Amino acid sequence: MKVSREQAALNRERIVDVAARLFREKGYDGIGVADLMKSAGLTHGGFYGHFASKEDLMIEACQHALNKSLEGWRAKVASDPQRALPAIIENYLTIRHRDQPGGGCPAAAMGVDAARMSPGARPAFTQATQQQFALLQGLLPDGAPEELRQQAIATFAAMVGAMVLARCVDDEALSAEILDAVKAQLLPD
Amino acid sequence: MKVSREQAALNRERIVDVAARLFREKGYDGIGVADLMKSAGLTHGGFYGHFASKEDLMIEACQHALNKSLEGWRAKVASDPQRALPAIIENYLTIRHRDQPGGGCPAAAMGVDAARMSPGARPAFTQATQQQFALLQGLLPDGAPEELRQQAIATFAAMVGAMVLARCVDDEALSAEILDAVKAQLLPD
DNA sequence: ATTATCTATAGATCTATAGATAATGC
DNA sequence: ATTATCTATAGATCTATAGATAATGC
Repeated sequence: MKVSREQAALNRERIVDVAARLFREKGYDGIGVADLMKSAGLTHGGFYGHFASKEDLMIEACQHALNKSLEGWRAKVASDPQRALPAIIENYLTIRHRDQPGGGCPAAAMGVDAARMSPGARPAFTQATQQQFALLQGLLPDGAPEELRQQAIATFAAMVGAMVLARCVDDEALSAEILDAVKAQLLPD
Repeated sequence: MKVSREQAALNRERIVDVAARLFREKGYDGIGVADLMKSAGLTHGGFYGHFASKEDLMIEACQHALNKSLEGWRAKVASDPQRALPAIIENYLTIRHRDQPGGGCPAAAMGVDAARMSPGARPAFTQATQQQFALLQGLLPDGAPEELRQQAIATFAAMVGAMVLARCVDDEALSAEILDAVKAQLLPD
């Protein structure tokens, strides 16, 4: 039953990875420790050897999801700086992203949960949000720094709000229209 | 113990009103039926004489909150059509609104919950969102109808996203900056 | 007689822990 | 010997229901 220390470390990482997905899909209260562990291929009781509490896992899951999200943006900047801004916005405002919250934007999928139920996760959101604003600001066309900062903030806010609205309406045409309208407004030809 | 039919109807309304507040504050899973009823001044068991299930209450609470939110916007339009757009945006993007989700925007406070756990509430969000877009579109300065529709959608998306982000970050200065930046971008002088 | 509300509880579920088990690592 | 994981369960909480109670409304 026991595994090597190396394997135990991998198991821990898998729990965080699975939690980052399931908390985004189902919410903090929408998935229990037992089912989380089952999804990671482990049993319920083993959880508390890795984490002190479910909320501790939530904090690590938020950090993990936010880091991966930022890495994705940075990869786009690294591969093609000129096209990075439209690439990030277009990739974000898609039906695919809307329908796969488990691998998507942490702010849109678990920001409300983190704010309400897991105050310990808020520093991670603060840091990641600052970095996202800074990254977007660097991609915006020339202008006064204060104006660019405002634009970067407004751009990300519109993206997050579009995703929240696109997910809570029931009408497929309206949902797609929301994503497309915000895309068009943020990326005028 | 029994009350008049009139009083029973008032009790039912109070349950919906309290639920609309507490679901926004604590989330669907963050408040139980027993505590909801206690907040309404009633006992646990009486709940099921008024509603078939907790999710049925969630649906009514969303409808109630969305209607009240739209009424607030319409009151601003009725009292001063010229100033209604800045009034709506400025009133939305405030610290007060951020810190009082229980009486605030339903989309920002329970949109994610409704999308995930209460599919029956989504038609209400669809209808209310359409009406919010139409109302905002009517307040925007002249332009082609398609462009105005896009602007209305992008405006509301930026408002909702700003509120979600302002609530999940831990840094008071950053949180206020998010609200102010989106306000400045949506309402250029 | 009807019914709105209350008390009490069934049945399910959830977090966290205790103690057993068995493979690792000294 | 240590420890990562497992089984089993304690204790709390949650939704929903059953049956009692007492005031309304015919």
